Amino acid sequence: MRYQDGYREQKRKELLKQAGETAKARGFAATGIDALAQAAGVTSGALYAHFGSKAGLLDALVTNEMERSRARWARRPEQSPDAWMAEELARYLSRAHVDMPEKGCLMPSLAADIARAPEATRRIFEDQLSRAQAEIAERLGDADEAWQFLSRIVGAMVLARAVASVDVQDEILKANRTSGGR
Amino acid sequence: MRYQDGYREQKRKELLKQAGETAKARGFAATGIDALAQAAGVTSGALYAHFGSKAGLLDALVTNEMERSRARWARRPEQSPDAWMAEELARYLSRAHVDMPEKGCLMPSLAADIARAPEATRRIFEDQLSRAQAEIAERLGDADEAWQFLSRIVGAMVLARAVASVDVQDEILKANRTSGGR
DNA sequence: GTCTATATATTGATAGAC
DNA sequence: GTCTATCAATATATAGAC
Repeated sequence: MRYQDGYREQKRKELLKQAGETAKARGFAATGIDALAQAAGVTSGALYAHFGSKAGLLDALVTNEMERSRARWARRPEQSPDAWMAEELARYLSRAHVDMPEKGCLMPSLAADIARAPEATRRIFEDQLSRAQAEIAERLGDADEAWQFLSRIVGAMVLARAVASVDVQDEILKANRTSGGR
Repeated sequence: MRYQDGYREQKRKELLKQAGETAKARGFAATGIDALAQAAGVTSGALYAHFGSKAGLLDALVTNEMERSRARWARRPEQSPDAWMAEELARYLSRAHVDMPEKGCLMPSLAADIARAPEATRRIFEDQLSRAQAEIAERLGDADEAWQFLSRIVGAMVLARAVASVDVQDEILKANRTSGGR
């Protein structure tokens, strides 16, 4: 029993990682359960055994991916607010993040999917996002600034990925890495 | 001939308006051609006659919707940069815009779909977005600030729509309407 | 230019074997 | 827990009538 639970949990994490990569790259609504399962090396039956439905998979994906993002932002607690922000802007608004959505943050890839998902899913996302904002606000000493930081980085990544040329992508990234704002 | 062209153009605009509303509300990849056509009061055959393919419809949608957004931003050329920005932040980051994606800006709704579309589509979007940025930059007197403005409003709307509660939605909107940024 | 009918593929989900 | 097989529904797209 305990052994089985251990396996189940480990396998679940593994499926979430692989399905998450595929969903972030190709979109959640736009990708079928079969494709999500195939990317994780299983068939659809396995995904249904773990998550019950496609909606259930999205819920689990949101929790898993957002916890991962929050863990990244939580590092280096000794830094000054300005140094932390400069470093996080550089890390998040990077060329690699534009080019590899499958390895990146859930929000620029799937926030629009979440916005169209049932309320239960949006509550899960809200809980995770609020925690992230609270953690960042504590660091920066300002709640509004934390929301502005999150909005800016997500918006910049969304726009950069939607344009065709590397030049304009870099323009968007660079403009948002520098400080400013009226 | 001239009469027929006139009808065609008018009907095309009409189809774009209705299909655009449905696509913004329900997602482009997530919505079938039949649903897009039905929302416009026609059948799929009519959409194919006008746009050739689903991809062709998205291309036309991007042009049409972005030109509409640019026209909104272009109003009130006599205002001071600060007054213009304050007014545009209030207009864009409004409760109504969160609640009615079908009436709102294409970007928070469909940028993720565009990011996954063929390069031709992304080039069309890039052209429109670059024009918008240039127009805003001329007004604000700063190119980077124009990118930051666009990133911030798109990101804030994307996040606000993805959370469940009106309270957190309002938090995000309010924080991004006030000035600030490091 | 728009309709209906249709072709082929894929969707989310379930049942039963192992 | 995962597979294969299968369901009804829906996907994009095309053909031919009007």
